[in-house]
Amino acid sequence: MAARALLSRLRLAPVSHNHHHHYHGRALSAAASPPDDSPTPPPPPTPPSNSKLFVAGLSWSADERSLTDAFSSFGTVTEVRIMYDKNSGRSRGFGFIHFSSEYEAKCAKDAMDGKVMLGRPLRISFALDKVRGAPVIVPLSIAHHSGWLADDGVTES
DNA sequence: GTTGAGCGTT
Repeated sequence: MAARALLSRLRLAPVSHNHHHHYHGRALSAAASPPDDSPTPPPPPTPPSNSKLFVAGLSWSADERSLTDAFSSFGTVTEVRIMYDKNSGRSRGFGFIHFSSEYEAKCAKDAMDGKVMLGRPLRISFALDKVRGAPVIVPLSIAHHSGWLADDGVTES
């Protein structure tokens, strides 16, 4: 429908519209990277944490054993971590599950997300790339594709 | 002994 109008609008939105001609001070070969011939570099279709799952809504009595046993049916769980409180030592109600493959993680998420475990509904989502001292960087296209970003300024369909 | 949205360590 309005795909044509959206396309033309996208074309009217250059990536670098600033007048800053700072090229990093380094001589970049034009052959390796075309200046303005490429429309836009294809963003890698890789969501944050492909094989890492963030599981919330866990029961207070849930442990890594029950989680692993519940998610091992969908794939190979390479790592499972539940966040416990340093003071009381009780579980915070959320944890992380590492799968051996992205397919297994997605399958487990799609299969166990919203399901009830130990009397509590599980909330499963793809874990963010949490690195020490490093902020979380999520591509905009991926954020939109995942539905995390609301339509703020960008019209849907 | 309690609580219930969320994003962790090596």
